[in-house]
Amino acid sequence: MSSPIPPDSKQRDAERSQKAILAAATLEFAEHGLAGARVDRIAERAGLNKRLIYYYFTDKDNLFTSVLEAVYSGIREAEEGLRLKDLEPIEAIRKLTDFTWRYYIEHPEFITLLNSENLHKGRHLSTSERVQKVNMTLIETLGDVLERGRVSGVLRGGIDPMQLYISIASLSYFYQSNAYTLSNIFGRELMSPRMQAQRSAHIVDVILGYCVKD
Amino acid sequence: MSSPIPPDSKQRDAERSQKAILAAATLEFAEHGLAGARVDRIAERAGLNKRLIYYYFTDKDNLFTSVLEAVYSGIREAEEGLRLKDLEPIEAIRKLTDFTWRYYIEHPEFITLLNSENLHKGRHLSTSERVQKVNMTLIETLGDVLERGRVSGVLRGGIDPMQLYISIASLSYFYQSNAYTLSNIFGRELMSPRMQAQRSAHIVDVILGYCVKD
Amino acid sequence: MSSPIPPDSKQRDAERSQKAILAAATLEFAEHGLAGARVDRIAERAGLNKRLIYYYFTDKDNLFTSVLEAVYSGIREAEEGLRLKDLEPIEAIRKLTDFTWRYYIEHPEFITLLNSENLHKGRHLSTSERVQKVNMTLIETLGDVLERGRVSGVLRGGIDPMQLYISIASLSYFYQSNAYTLSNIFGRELMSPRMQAQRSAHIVDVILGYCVKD
Amino acid sequence: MSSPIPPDSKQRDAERSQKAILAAATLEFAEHGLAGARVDRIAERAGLNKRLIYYYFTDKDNLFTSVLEAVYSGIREAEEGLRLKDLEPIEAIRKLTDFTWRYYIEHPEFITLLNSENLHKGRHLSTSERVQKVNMTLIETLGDVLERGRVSGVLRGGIDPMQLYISIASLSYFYQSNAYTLSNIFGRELMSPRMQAQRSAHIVDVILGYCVKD
DNA sequence: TATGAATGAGCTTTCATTCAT
DNA sequence: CATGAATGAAAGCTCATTCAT
Repeated sequence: MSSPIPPDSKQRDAERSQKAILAAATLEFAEHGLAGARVDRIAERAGLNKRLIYYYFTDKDNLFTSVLEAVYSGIREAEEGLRLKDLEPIEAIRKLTDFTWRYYIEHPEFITLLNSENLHKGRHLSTSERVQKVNMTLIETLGDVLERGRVSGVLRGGIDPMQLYISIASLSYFYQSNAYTLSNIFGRELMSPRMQAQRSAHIVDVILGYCVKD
Repeated sequence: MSSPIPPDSKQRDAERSQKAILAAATLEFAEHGLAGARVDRIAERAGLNKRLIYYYFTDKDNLFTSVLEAVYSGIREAEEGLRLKDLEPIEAIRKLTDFTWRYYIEHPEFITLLNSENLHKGRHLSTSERVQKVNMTLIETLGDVLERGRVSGVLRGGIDPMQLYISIASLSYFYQSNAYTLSNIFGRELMSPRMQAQRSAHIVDVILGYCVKD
Repeated sequence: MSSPIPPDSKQRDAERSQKAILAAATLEFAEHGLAGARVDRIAERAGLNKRLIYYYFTDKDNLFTSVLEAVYSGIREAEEGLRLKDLEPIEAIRKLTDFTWRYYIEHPEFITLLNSENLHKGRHLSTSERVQKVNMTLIETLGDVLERGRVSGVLRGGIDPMQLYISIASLSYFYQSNAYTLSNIFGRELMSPRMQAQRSAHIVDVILGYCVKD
Repeated sequence: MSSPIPPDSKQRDAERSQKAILAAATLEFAEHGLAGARVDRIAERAGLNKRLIYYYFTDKDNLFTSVLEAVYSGIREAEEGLRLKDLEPIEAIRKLTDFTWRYYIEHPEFITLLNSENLHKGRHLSTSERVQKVNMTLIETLGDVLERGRVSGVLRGGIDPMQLYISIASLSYFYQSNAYTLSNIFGRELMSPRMQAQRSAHIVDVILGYCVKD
């Protein structure tokens, strides 16, 4: 009955199972949204029994919250690696803009998950204090960069770092989030490599065109 | 028992019923997404029998497609009323930017409906030819404006009208679409009148900062 | 508003409409059975409004009864044209057997309609007195034939005409009614022209083999 | 609250549940046909939750297929127990004929289920390979019997065993399948014990009258 | 006579969730 | 830790039938 498994092996499995569920749920929620996601499919994708999902995550909504938290900490960690403080103001802004574009490209699930959460009026993360003030440090850093640029005369003054941050995100996010309908409307494949490069360059132009003092 | 019904308030009016269903469905899909929407609730909201929805719209997916088509033609008609051609280039761009912000504010359903459609990879409107080339006239008009501005020296050259249009949309759309999560992250109520005004002004600054030649 | 239609034209249309409904219903019931038949499809097939079906036939069950009655009178009339009395006994039996095979072939709806009625325990025609004693004249005729044959020595005695009639019907009906499952079991297409001819000949052999005195 | 359930009457027994569903479905489909059968009633008859039917059998059509397969293997097993090889040719044919009559009497569901399947053009079992070649061994055995009889001079030659088998089935099947309409037409209760005995004797007479050499 | 509009009841099927082991 | 069995509630959809003209 009892096979000779070392005691920590079970805990390993527990952790591994939770990660498998989380990974599967991330995909499922990203593909189908919260309402469209199926617990059965998550279990199948994770290669685990459905009951286990309830064992570890209580219910579907709570699992969705966990997925959101994981996704938030993912982008937070990535942003922390940017080290904008060590860069020249214009370079810092360019780097943040480029990073944002690429991060969304590499993490398409981020976009649909946030859209789902907003469809549900941010219900799942409003209680999660962990997320509050996440990017505040980034905003502070960006404020520093803007101030440095203003002082040295390369950037115009009066730029609100939060608004700028949101604008940088907007220009990448919207394009990728709405790629299907936009491609449809304009009759062009907006996610082709060529169009991606064009958009990416345009975004930097817009942001720097706004920030840089002429 | 017999209430005095005026002759024009026909109880049996196919067109009116269809419109009622469409209006109810627009709200329901906007609030809950395609998967989260409930046909029962749509019927209730329309004050009509559920069966009638299937009678006129075949099934839920087709109803969603009809809603999208109505919503697209709504913004198309509004854009047609802009008359950008008669305006000075800078004023034209400012007007389009302002219009975009306000249109999304006044039609919040537009945003969530488009998000739903994109979650479903644009499946519903890819077959709908009506939508193709919708905004193409607007893009052409915007190209005209940009060219006029370039010639008269007030706008910089080399601006792609489609990219510009997408950027104008981005800066408003993303902010409103993600207002809940952004408010959460930044700990501020981004949809307060004060913040709305601030955002709206920022967007014009960004767009004109990019377009206007110094 | 009122076009100059002769008064009897309307009655013509009434009769024509009823016939169209009956014909459409016959097909629909034959193809899908009573439960599987759709009133909508019958109306569509008849090219008439659904409401008219209820106007003329009250409801689905009653329509089914009407179809059965029409179908019964169809075979009754055909049988009346056989004139077995004028034939030599062996020829009479051969003719009835052949006729039965061919009638089912040419009226496949007859088989499935009867199957449906029997699935419903003959509920629809038990009240219909018109059908009672339909084939009784045929049985009497067949009894005559058998007696003539017995007296002249070509047929064996003691044959019950009703049992014989049922057997003649059985051998054709079952084969055609169960053609799909039988073809499946035996891995042969039982309704191919070749197999039909073979079956038809076999049936005559069986019936005459039983009746004819050696 | 806690009733004394014996250990072997497990409340959670997959196999037992499936059998209960199958048994209930057999009755329901036999009584009402495929279209007329109600999944609710099947669940009720099985004393199980409706959901479980879909859990084990995917959908109504697949459940119907499973029922047909079970019913086919039922008659196959019974036929295998006949041991016609060990009998004298005439006795073998008589036994098969008797068996067929009785099998249908004892398994009335067999008839209506096959009728339903044929109404649906054999769709459910055309894909089921298991049924193919079911009775082939029986046909071979019957061919043997006929050959033995021909050699020994008691049976006439040139009899196709498949046609004979179908005829044997026809004479019983049709009578029972159409008992309601036939009783109606002839004004006699064809399924009374007396009439049953008469029919059974008649069938043997017909089959042997055809096969036996005079 | 004829028809499009409308409906209540009920159908098959789905889904998140819990039970029993 | 892990799982297959089981379920209540509700979803999308269908159907025979009736209403209003």
